[in-house]
Amino acid sequence: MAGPTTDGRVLRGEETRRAVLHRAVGIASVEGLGALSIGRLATDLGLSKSGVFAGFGSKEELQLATVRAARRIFADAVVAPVADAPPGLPRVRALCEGWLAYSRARVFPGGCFFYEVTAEFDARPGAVRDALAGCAREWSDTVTAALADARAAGALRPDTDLGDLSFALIAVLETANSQAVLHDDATPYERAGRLLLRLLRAEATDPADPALAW
Amino acid sequence: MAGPTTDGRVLRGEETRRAVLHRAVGIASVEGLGALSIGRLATDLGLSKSGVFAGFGSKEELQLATVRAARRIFADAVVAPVADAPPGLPRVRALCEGWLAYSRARVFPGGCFFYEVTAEFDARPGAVRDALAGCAREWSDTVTAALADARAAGALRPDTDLGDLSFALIAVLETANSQAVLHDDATPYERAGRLLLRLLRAEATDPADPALAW
DNA sequence: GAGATATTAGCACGACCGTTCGTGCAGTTT
DNA sequence: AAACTGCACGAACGGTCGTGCTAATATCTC
Repeated sequence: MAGPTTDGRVLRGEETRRAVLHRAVGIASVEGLGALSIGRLATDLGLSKSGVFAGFGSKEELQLATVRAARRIFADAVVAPVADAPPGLPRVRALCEGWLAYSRARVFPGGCFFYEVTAEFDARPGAVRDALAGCAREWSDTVTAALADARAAGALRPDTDLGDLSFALIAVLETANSQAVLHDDATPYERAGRLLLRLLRAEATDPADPALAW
Repeated sequence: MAGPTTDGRVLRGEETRRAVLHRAVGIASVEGLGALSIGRLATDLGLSKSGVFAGFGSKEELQLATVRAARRIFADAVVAPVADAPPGLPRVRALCEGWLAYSRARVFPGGCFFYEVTAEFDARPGAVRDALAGCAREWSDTVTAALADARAAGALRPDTDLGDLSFALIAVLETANSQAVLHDDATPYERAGRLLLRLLRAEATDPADPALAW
């Protein structure tokens, strides 16, 4: 009748996996993937240690699943909504503003999940670092592609270095997150808003472009 | 005869403390302060666990001492050398270039110690976070003071927002470190060099200032 | 020399870690 | 009803964690 996954058992399993991962991304965004412990997750969720373990098979697989779960949350919170914005500068702006809103709103309780966890694993070769590097590349490509649209539409100067510009935008975003969380202070977000605007205006063919009226 | 610390016993103690901390900053810059373990340090250095423990009294004190040790290394590597550079734009430039060189040279094996460890503790209230927030503030103030000199000397526009500009410079530096370490690739440093120059030129009264001939 | 003092070692503790195992139960299939 | 599948359980494994004790050892003071 229905699809091959009408099995109530696997549905139940997926449900607990979801619950575990939801908790896991929260913990990891505050304390890092290293602070994830199977026993702690089990206690927090009222499960047995072995039950949690069985759902992932190994600690590293749990960490990788946590990264994948965070990637989905990030994509839903930041990337997906900009589909509404028209390509070009408006979409670039929507991406940046969406990112700042994502950080401000503490979609992850410890601020940006990827800032926290990438710093933790960037110097530790392994599957986790590879997954995080992939996410970073993906996000960078998203921003660069939006900038490329804007340049192709004539909104940015033809000689604009898209890599440099997307690097600069991302630098401002991440640093705003970092400082805001560290000092528990929202002014970095205001600085970031101003600086994003300046960076784009400096490369815009028309600095008075309404898309840059922040 | 000599000062009150001619005592060979405390000298020996300080020596082991130094050795422990040297190892500790290396580990922490790669794996974080959470990965510091007294037993591991003892094994690595051929000491007894209790000997290492006695030298610090608690795990948190070890972490704090590690942060202080890293702060000194950073100050020696980045802040102290710029005393040679004349105040104003040349000193700003020396700070930024010194920072990039510090990251490139892997003064800490995992890249910038503070990037790694701040991300780890920024959302965890406590003495460690407070110490790191102090270091961040200190570095930010150093950059801002150098910019203030430059503005006072007329090299930067009088309406330059020093806070925004130092934020932007630091954002570029840290993101260069982060991406270079994560992707094991040096091109972020080149991007950073170009962007620092542009940021300063945009605020300079004389964009052709020889101090900005990178 | 004796005695005070500071650093280190040895050992044991309770707690938690990731992991493995055998078992029970709920749902599916025949 | 019987056979099979998949999830979760409790108990236990060897290890490592941070942290206390109690010696032993090196150095200084007298």
